[in-house]
Amino acid sequence: MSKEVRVRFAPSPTGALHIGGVRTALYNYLFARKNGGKFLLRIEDTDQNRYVPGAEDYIKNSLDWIGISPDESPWTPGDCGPYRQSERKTMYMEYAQYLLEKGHAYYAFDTSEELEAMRQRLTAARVVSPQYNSITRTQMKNSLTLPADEVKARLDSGEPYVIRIKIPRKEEVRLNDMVRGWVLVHSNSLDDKVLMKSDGMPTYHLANIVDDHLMGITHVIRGEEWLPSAPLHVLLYRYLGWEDSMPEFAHLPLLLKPDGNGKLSKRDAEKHGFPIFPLEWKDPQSGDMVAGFKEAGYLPEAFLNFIAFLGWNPGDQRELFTLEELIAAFSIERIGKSGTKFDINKAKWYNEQYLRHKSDRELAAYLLADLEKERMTLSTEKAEKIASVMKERATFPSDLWNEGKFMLVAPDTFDQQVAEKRWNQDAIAVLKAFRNHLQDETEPLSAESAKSMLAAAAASEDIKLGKVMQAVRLAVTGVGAGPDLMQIFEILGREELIKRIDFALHTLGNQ
RNA sequence: GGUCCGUUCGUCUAGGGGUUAGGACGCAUCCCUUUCACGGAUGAAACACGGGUUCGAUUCCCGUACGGACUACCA
Repeated sequence: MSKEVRVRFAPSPTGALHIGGVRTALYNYLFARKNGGKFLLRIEDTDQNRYVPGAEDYIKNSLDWIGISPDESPWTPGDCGPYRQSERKTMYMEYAQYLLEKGHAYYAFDTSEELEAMRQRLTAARVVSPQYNSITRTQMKNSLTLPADEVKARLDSGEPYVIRIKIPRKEEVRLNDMVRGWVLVHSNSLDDKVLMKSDGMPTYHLANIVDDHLMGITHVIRGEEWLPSAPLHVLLYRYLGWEDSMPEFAHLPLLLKPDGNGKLSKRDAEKHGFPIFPLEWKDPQSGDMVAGFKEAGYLPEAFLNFIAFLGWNPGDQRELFTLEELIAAFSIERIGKSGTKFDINKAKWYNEQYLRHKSDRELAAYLLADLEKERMTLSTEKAEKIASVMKERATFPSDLWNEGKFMLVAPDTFDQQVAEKRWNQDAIAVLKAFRNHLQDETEPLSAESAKSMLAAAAASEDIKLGKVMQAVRLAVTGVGAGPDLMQIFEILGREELIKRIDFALHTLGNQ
């Protein structure tokens, strides 16, 4: 029996999680669900300087919003806790020590000034890639160059040190990436990365290997930016004696800047008229705000569907997928290799699709909420009618109010262009007749009765209804476009309709 | 610079040795219609380039170009 699939999403809490991070989380989630496995969230907060308060909640809320909550997380721990690396701090040194003993790691005492001096020296000597490696380490202050007693003395005196991996001089490291196939790297292009920092925290490289192993992670699905360090990770698994249970890797194509080229970054947030973050985020330090898809009016199911298709496709021609359907269709084999720019128009289209599938009742709730902000009240029944006639032309729930205002507030001005073109004797005559019919009516107005009354009015004036419809619409709504007029009449009701017609006749001229 | 990764319509992509290179968004035109939208139909729009392999390459191989990632005691 094969092992249970366990995957993790491992963000660092340094601010808001952009759409690319959410996609990585989603693919992990889909893969876990598809294979009946577990999806874990691990907070990678080994850099204490970059910790941003609120970022953890942001991550949690973003995942919750689209319905991909982790099975195990700091808030819902499983058997492999803690799920915050800072709380696992004491666990890492043991493994670093093991590497030290096995000769795969060493102590280094170089100060940042010395490191900088080394890089400058190498750059001056036209060395192509100045790095701490098998050559340069022989000239630095570390347990490989210093006498054993001096190393001990330095350690005993509490001098700051780091532990570095000792990368072999000549070795081929290969890994079989699920997205990219075999990737081969020579160890001479790798450097002696720091494993343990001088503050006693591990770096990402050590921590992620130790934690993935301890947490039983079977597949590492992460962004392509990690591909260059993947060989280092393979080496760490090997030196720690875990190569047999090493997870499989899948490096996801990057999400690119919507304009031009390059990796999508936080800086892109302000540059465009659309969000790149799932939720609104206010940076606690700078106070800067970035917009969120949620606040912009995107429905979670639309956002989910949209990001799922950024770098993956089901291989057939379906476009609309619920989370359940995504799980059923998902496979890593169908993840693309090349970077992806996203098109906000497509996101809008998805939103429209999901908006239209919502019930009038659900949509009415949005409208009612917007109205509350305007200090207006409306019956649920009317709100549902408005939702019903408006949803075919709305992109966001807020359009119900923004684009449908005229059903709740009488126009005080009229579209000039439409008025010039359509306001004429015939229109005035029909409107006057229609008004009289309305006046005589006692039954509540329905779309049907409105239609027959209007038709009768036109007939009585011997005018074709089609010729004056636009003018009627203008009189009642102030504009030349909108949903079915008879539906609007029904929503407005008899009295309001009469008032509006009178106002239009008075304002636009009645002869 | 070095290492690694990538390249099919504007964008997201399907496909894969012989196809009219398919779909979606967006765009255009038409139909429907009381307008706008929805919906329907149609259209414009792509295999980066050069060599090879082959009867045949967009597909396989090698180069070139272009783009990207990485190159921290950040993740």
